[in-house]
Amino acid sequence: MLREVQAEIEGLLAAYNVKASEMSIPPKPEMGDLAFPCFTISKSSGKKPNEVATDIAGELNRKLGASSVVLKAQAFGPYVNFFLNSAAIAELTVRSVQKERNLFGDGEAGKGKKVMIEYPSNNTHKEFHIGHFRNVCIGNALVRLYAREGYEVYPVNYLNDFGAHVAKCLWGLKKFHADEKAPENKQKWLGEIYAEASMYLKNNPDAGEEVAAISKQLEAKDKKIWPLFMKTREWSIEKFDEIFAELNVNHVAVFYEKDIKAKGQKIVDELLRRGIAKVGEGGAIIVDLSEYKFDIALLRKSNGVGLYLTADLPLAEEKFKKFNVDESIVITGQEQTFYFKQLYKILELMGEKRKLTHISYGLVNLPEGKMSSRSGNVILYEDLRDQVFEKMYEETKARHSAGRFVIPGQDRESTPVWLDKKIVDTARKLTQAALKFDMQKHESGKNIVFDIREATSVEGFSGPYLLYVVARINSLTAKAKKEKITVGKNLSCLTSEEEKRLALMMGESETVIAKALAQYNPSVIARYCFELAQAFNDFYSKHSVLNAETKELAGARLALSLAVKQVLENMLAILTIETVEEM
RNA sequence: GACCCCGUAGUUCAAUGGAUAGAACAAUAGCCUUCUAAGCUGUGGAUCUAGGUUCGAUUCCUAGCGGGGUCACCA
Repeated sequence: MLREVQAEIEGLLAAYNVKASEMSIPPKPEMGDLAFPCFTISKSSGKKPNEVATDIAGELNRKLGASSVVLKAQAFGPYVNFFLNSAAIAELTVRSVQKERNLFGDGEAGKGKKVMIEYPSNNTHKEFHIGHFRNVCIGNALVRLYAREGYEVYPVNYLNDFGAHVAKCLWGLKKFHADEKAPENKQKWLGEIYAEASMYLKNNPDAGEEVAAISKQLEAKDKKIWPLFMKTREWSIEKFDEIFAELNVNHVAVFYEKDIKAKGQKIVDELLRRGIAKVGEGGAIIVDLSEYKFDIALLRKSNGVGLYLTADLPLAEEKFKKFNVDESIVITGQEQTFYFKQLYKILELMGEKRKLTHISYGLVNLPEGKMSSRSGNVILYEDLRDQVFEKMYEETKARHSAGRFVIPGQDRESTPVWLDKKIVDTARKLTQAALKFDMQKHESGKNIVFDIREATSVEGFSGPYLLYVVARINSLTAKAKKEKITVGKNLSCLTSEEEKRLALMMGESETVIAKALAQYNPSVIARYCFELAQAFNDFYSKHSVLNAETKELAGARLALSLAVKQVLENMLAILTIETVEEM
């Protein structure tokens, strides 16, 4: 709720000591604009909720003279509903958006606090699939959400460039592809080789010895493997940088497993000395966490080779040395939830006092089941992007070719034909919007079923639907300029239900951002964007902006439309979705 | 076997313990000589089962059924 409106309502209800957060929006517009539930008061007073509501409504109506925002209060069962003055709400909201612009909706909860967000912590020598893409989307959104709440945010990445998967890939490369020339997309090639090697090893476990030998060579920086490792690692990193740039990821630092793993081995020795770790079955080094119900964590294999934990312990140290933050967040798939409980418990035992947060997201499944590189059933981000782009390109081209708007028998003006560069630029933005929206429209913690048809969809609950609204508003602005209609100063003529609804919804920005952050869930933003866009399309179809009854009303509606555009762009920016001028 | 997550229209997803369980897609019937029809308006269609907690349960508890994940040499 807009601060001004909130203050006024809380003033009216001062006697009942309520906060705006207790209020809700009634299910139907004809039931009012805001609802105050009377259950709490009913409990403390012993009266029935319905009676309490009636009493309060009557009392409030006698005091309303002083209020410009609330028109009347009415009891609906156990609720007291408020009917608000459209013009007053619209005026307050639009002015507020005009003044604060891209800061509209910001909060201050994080002022003076520093937070580091690590994502997507992907692996070199492996594919970058749509699961990683989901990770990036969630991380991107959290970075922006924290920033908008006033936090100082440090997005970082941790590249796993040194684990067993690297040994597997290099082994497969030497064994099966030693004489081949690397193709253009080298990172993709490595990913395929990794998958191939994994499958081979599953069927031929004996070959594991050879892989283990490569692991040892790697940890010893043996010249027999090191140059190949460094070269292939670079292939992966180059590609990841390209993808991150495309997806608007801006890491302020990147940590590499290869640089810290040796240090991790020292930490393991130290933990052994301090008695936190001990020697387990077969000579492996473990931490027994069973008293915390976290079972046993493995720090070092019996053959001396390190594991994830071996690197994650020094990683924490390195991270905090570089950035002295209050909270450290890591985003991974939910299958690592248990692992992170172990990791954070060990760090705590080592004396770490910072707030350590693990945020997990659900799997991205395919309609036919789980993604599995073994069955070749994996969708790579780049392949998906190319597929979506093709569709957006065709669609855009068709809409802006000669004759598109000419209806048989009618002499309707056709829009100018677009140049290919403009089609490509627009289709690129539409592609990103479609993909990023599709990934963020579901609650982040839940598994989702990825449907290519839905990802390429341009209608309904989709990215292009939102960009379409912005394009329409841009078009209004351009036409208004030609017709010499200026953005209205007097907004008191915005009295319709649809205009009020838009204003009320825009006023929710701040609440929505806070909620999305509290739940670590960008889908709250995505849904809000969609609902605001729907409300605008409803308004647009019922009321003409430029051909309004009076020039004043046209100007006022233009101002309202521009405010909607601003709010939509503010929220889409959190999802790192750029808008298009036209489409 | 133990622990964690999930079960809502044909499908994919919403719903701080609150009002008549919302959308989108699909199905179906309409709306372009008026600001971009990538739009708008209708119609039909759902809370896994059985108990419990209470003024009120999709939401909390118990049991069962079904799906996914994790549980020391994997990442």
